[in-house]
Amino acid sequence: MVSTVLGSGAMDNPPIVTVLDRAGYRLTEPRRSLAALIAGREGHFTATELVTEARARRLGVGRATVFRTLDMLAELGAVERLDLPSGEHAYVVCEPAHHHHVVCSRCGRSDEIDDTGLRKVVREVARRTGYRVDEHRLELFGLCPACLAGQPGPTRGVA
Amino acid sequence: MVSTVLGSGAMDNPPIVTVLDRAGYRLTEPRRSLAALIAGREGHFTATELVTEARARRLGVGRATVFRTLDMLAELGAVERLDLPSGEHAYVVCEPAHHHHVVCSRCGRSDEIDDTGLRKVVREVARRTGYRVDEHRLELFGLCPACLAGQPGPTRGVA
DNA sequence: GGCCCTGTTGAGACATGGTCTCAACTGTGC
DNA sequence: GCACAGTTGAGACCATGTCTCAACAGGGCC
Repeated sequence: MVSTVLGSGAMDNPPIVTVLDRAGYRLTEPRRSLAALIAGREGHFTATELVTEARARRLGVGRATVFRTLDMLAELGAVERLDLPSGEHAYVVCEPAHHHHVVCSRCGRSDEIDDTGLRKVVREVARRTGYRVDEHRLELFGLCPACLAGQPGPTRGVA
Repeated sequence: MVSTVLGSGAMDNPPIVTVLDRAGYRLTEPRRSLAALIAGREGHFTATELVTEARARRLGVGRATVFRTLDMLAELGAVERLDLPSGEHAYVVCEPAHHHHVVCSRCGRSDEIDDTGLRKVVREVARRTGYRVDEHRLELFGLCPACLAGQPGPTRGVA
């Protein structure tokens, strides 16, 4: 697991199956398989990647089910949907609390960041524009410490 | 024109045709038509909306040309591409300088905001995570002052 | 065990948004 | 007029995501 929440220390996410269970969803075989697949992922992944991997591992999980499960998990806050600069949609496993991500353009690693400083920016924007700001999204892209140090890693099409 | 840049005062954008001209692109008839269409827009708009409007006005401008022109203008910084919470992509006319937008979920109006406060947040994230942050995107959604005051306006599918 | 009901499933059709290709056209310089 | 590069629209194509539908699964009840 790569993702960590800055400011809240190293806190393991509850397993995805637990999140589903608690929310009252049935723990069916396809959902278990997908949960395992997602939990084994590092950094961000796309729905299509998940479909491909499920097919490669002969999990017998359909495309619709992958999208449905991801929607469900996004709603429960167990994963978050990102819009990459390339226009692709990606998902990352994350804490349910409100936060944002910084994504490595090279290896796809993503780290969570809390929005302490950002809250002030949002308040200031609301004050200056007169808007009532209901929702905000911040996404940061760059190079993670490992890639900066020149460690080899797979290139992900982020930028 | 709805968009304004906070912190830089009311500064009219150079006309889109001027932006194209300066960048060395030819000012063809389809581009002029599209520029006029875009300039007449308030708030954000999608590529598909533009295609539909061009067709309705019998401008004889094809889908590919609309996408190509929008790409071109986005590259030149004359429009900016937004990812709405619904997953749609939209564009807004804007200043070439780096900035962000706050978008009204009700009427589609968008205002520009500079990123003075945000720069500090980004620096802080870089310091805490060890990432080198190359790119960041901030999008705010809510209700504009007019909609807050209860003025009637078209509902846009933003949230 | 048998039945019913609801939730869930995969397959595939479909919608949407965007890109690519290609032949035709256009404008510009000579 | 000619050559050439830039630009065009039409339409094929692709990627991503949604919707529909019949089949299935599993829990509760008899």
